[in-house]
Amino acid sequence: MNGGFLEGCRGSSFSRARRGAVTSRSPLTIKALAAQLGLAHSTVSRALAGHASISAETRARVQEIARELGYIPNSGARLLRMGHSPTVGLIVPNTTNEFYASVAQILAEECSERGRPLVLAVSEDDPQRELSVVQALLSTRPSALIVTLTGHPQRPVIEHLQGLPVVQFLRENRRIHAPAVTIDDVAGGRLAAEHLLELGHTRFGFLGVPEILSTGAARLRGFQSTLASRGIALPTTAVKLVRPDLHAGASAFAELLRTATPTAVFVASPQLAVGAAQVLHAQQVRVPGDLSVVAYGNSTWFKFFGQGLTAVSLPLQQLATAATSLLFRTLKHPGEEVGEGAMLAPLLVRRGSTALARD
Amino acid sequence: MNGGFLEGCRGSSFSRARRGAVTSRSPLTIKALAAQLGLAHSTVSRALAGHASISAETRARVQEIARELGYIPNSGARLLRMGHSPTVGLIVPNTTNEFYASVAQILAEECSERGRPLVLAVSEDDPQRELSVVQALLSTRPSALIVTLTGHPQRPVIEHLQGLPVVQFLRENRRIHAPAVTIDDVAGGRLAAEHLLELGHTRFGFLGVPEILSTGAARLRGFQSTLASRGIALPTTAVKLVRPDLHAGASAFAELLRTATPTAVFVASPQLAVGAAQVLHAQQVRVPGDLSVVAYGNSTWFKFFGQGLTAVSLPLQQLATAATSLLFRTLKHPGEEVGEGAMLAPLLVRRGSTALARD
DNA sequence: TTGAAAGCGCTAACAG
DNA sequence: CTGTTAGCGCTTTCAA
Repeated sequence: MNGGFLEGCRGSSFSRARRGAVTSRSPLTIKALAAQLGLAHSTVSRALAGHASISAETRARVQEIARELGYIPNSGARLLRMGHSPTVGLIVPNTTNEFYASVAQILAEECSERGRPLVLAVSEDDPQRELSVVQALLSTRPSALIVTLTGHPQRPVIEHLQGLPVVQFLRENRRIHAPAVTIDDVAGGRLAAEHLLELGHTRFGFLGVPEILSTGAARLRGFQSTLASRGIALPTTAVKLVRPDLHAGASAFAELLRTATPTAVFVASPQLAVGAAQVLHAQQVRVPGDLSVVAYGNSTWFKFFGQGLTAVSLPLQQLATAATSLLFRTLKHPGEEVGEGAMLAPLLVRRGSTALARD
Repeated sequence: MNGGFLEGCRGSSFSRARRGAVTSRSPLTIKALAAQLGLAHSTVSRALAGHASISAETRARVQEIARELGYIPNSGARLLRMGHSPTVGLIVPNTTNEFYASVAQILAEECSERGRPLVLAVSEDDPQRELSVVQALLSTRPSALIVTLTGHPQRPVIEHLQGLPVVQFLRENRRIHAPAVTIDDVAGGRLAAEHLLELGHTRFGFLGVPEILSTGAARLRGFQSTLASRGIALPTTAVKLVRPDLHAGASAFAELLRTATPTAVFVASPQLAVGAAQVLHAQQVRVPGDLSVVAYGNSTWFKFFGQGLTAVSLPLQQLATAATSLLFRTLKHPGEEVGEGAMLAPLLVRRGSTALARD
């Protein structure tokens, strides 16, 4: 019956197998499959979707030939018909940042397990670019969004996100009416301060990101208030807030050392820690002999810096799981308010960069 | 004239601005805009596209209201109509790997500058997963693809890629008829060997990825043949080939040290270097006192490991530029054979992990 | 169990 | 310069 056809697709070369269009480059459609099989294209659609009311034989035949010819559905057509795509969009500031890279990977796995591809977009922490990636992402009408927004999102960004199933990740923006999964950054700052206080330090430095980012404010607050509770004030010169970027981090850290001459520093961002590490390396500062350092995050190289870099470490896996479970609950019960998000606690990992104060 | 409307959208809240559908959540379409303005939807389409044959006034009016109401085109409809999306797909093994993360970022910038969003897909270096991401990516009918394939891609992957504008990146698969932008890994291996030979070493170790990956084979070849040319053979126990993964790297490296007792090791993959670094750290091997180490790649932490890790560094920016320029040339001249790709030379960066052999 | 037909939002060819 | 119309590939009624 279809012997002639089968001859045509010997070797199962997808391109040669298209009937009557040997040189055609245009992808296979459901109609073309239907024509091959002498069926209506709607039948093929149902068979491919594993719909119940299709005879087992037809279903098998259709799926067989679709596989054989390498049929790939046109997601555009599907989107147009359905009104939205099955994907989940993720917006993060940066993926060269090891933290976001790891988190994105875990999120991708978790979504993928539930049959929802994750589409990644990177804002570079630039509100302008953020708007354009939001627009690009929303043009694909994703089912849901996980977002780490910039400190000052453009007005349209806020408005675009209204009414969509959104989970805020790590950073929380109150103008957006969406639950957030965050880190207890106040606790993170406290952890760092307590550790350094225990070691007897009294002259501190803080290098972090601007307070526009809720995360930056919280880490500083936790650090500062813990010191204050022991009667230690943090002078202005001892606090540097710069955007999370290698070069900014390096020069701010160098200035911090010069002007505040601390014996212990909390570098409250993994990005900034790279800059700080460069300065320590270049100036051959002895750590922890001359200076105790606590970093923030889980970067691989923290293990290898000197005798290891003591750090406030973040529960990546739990963060991702919390975000996706919140997201999928929202997706299950659209419109409803689903919980209030979560705030997860960080953990201090002691390595070799902190020691007793010398005096 | 449209005073009533403007009243309705005071504050430019996208959702409230939809006429007669105050509670509607379905996104704005070109037809809705046309209705607002009393125009045909095709006119709106042309105005938005900046088409020439539209009066300046109409164009301005349309673009104004589209911006005001936060219109975002439906990419599915566009894809369906055009037959392909403007995006470029990128498939890489991994993005927690700093190398691929950086390269992906640069590629994204270069594509984005030419008006083509880059869509990222991650194969985890698993052929099964690779097939599924290829299918997912191709379902969006991208204009072109940049791919770093697994060592043994599934048959359908090869077939799907046939006839598409594809540039192979870093790894070259001969079964795919597409130009490749690669690193001269033979030269990389040679660089490492020459450096260690100059320092007077005679007992070497090699830790790399399996030869299925063209890159793995080349690095070993360059290293081995350079040693051979000085009459030095690399015994079987001194060569470890494992998949690029922290744990595999750590145990292989530990075994390498134990069985081959080399005085100099070339760790020919940044992923494996993480494992090796862990072992060196845990066993407190003195580097370069007891062992000279040359790594491969540009990882940030190479600077911070001990007195710095000497490494064969890779020209990221040039690689990305070569790939995109090749890609866009292919896109400009569809069907034609455009050049033969490029092979870029790595560079040895001397840091503190290599020293004169002691005997 | 299958077929026929409509329509999702958009662009482009054709008319006016 | 603008309106009318067709159709991209798919899912989903509604009929048979």
